[in-house]
Amino acid sequence: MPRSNVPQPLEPVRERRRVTMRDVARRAGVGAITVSRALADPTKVSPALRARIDAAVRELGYVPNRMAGGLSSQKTRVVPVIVPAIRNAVFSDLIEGASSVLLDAGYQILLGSTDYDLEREENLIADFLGWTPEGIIIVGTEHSETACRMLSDTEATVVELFELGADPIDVNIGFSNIEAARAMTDYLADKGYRRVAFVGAYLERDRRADQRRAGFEARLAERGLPSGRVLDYPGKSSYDLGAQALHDLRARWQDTDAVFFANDVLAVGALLEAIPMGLKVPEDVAIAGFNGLDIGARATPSLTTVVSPRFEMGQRAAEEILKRRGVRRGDAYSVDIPYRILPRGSA
Amino acid sequence: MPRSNVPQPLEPVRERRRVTMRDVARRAGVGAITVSRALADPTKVSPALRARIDAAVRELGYVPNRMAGGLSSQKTRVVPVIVPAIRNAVFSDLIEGASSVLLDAGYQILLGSTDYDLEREENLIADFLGWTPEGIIIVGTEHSETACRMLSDTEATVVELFELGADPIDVNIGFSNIEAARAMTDYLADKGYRRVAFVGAYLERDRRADQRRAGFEARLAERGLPSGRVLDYPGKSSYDLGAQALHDLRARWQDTDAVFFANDVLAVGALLEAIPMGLKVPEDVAIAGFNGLDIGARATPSLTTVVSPRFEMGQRAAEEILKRRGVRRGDAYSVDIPYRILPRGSA
DNA sequence: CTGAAAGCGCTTACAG
DNA sequence: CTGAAAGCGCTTACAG
Repeated sequence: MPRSNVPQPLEPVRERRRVTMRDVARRAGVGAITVSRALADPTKVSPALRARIDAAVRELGYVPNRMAGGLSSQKTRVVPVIVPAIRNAVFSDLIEGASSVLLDAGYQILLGSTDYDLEREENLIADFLGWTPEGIIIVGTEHSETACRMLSDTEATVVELFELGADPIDVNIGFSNIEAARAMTDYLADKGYRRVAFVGAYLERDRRADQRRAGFEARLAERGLPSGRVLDYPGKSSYDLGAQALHDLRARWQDTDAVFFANDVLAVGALLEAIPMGLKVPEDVAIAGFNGLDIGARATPSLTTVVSPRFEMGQRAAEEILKRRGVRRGDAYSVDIPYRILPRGSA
Repeated sequence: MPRSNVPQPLEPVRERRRVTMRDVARRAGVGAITVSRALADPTKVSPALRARIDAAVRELGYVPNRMAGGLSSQKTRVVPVIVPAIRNAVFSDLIEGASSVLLDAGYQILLGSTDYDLEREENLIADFLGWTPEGIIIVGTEHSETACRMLSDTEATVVELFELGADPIDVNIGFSNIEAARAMTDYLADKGYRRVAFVGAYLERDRRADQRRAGFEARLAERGLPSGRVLDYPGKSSYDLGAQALHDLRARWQDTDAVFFANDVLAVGALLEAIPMGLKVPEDVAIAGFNGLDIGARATPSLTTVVSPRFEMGQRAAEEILKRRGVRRGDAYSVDIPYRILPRGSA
């Protein structure tokens, strides 16, 4: 756009160029390098200079360009977080956990959701790798072959979350969903329930949910209890689906005395549906969930569940990434964060 | 680290340098520039060349460095999304809406949460501006003075969400919380409720909730109904807090016949608490909420509420940003996305 | 349709 | 404690 040739006003011109470190340097009467140093570590510069530079920064409204900084220093302070679904309290907790640690450390979170699709996951990983992140936080330990290769090859600290894999790529933080489901199955069996069903959704894609199913079935078998009452729905979990499942269960296996749901969303949906159905919980049918979402505490009766350490996993993941700053990747390792059975009224 | 001087194996060396566009170019036997072009727009290069380049990219596992690309082209394809709280279904919906559009367009989301604190918000904005984003999505139209200046000065498309401000910075997408609350107040009054209370949390920080309160009080006054029954709690909304509020309300204004909660989390907490309290809803006390979260549909009775267009706002925000690619900011404008009263059993 | 040069805005050794 | 030069890995005009 050609500038008009009337005299320029003294007021800042609108069509201005981004203010850069050189501008700050010029204004403070020093070299650009000194500004860089002063900003990176104020103690490396004399107090007087620091004051001049700070003033210049403020007056010009200087914001360091992180693309330039990242490119130049190879320290990008970016951490992608890849979850199956953003709208899912389980993963928001995880993100918030990571975010609380990372933002305070001056790191930024790149967010992506896979919709439980390993191909989408692979694409996200490829995209995110372009930011040369210092760490990557990702839910699950199963990935496409290409994804595994990319995650193995990157310099970034890779943290896999929410399950414990046999062969972690780098850092693996989670708990055994199989064990947790076993423990809940034991809890139910110990309480005297004998005809226990399991309800999940999207089990072919939601691996952690499927591990819970597996733990459930294995434990029933070990205890010599009848299994085989397993329902799996296509599509993602929802309260509505949980309600639906309770109807289906009653139609299919009338005498079911307890239901273990793969997650609290399904369980709460069923628990709330018991009211209009005229079913007494736990007398007519006991209900247990998984995750420990807040809402479970407010139902009547309140929901018996397994509390998964979501916030903690997110936090811990972020901490491991920060801890490894600048250090080369060593042997892979796992961190087991305990889950907890939370007995309440519903089972 | 000094390289050992035994002959290098033919296998890829571990201590390798990041593979760059030059490597791809060399392998494909072309100039780096041609690779750049082929990647940016495959049609600008002969099919044969394209194939050679694609092969080289694949063989080397080349991932373009987006820091370099962004710095060089000044097109960063980064969009920060700033919300009050990540764990809050309301904002996850918004993020998912934006994400669904942006990821498909090759854009990346930088996520930040303010915890309803304008100073934290200001810091986040400053941080994010360092990425020279093409757009910024932010909840609310109230910001600190410095934040306003930064948002006005940036080249990025700034989209303020979830309320309609008097003086938008750039693009403002939302609805009038005041009008929506008025509409719900009318709904309740038309239903015959006369002693209506309002319950909110964090009203001094959650401006949209406070606008709902204002709309409620204004409408009551206009209709000549008694107002003054307003409860405000410190801290963020939770199901527990909603339950607590129902107890407090009964203690304070026993004869309250309807309660309008600032959001569904509070409302559902109260609705579920009515059961153990032995209160019949809506006969003893009617309950209404705001937002239209899924869980409201599962309570018995189901929750009467105002559906806020969360996903749509997020989507639309992203679309406006994409639409403005490379175009200079023009006059500010607002987009009104309709809310909707959803009458159900609770009021 | 393809290429060499300059530059985006920083940081990193290397000097003084 | 401070500075000049080189370079991070791309893209953008400008040529041919």
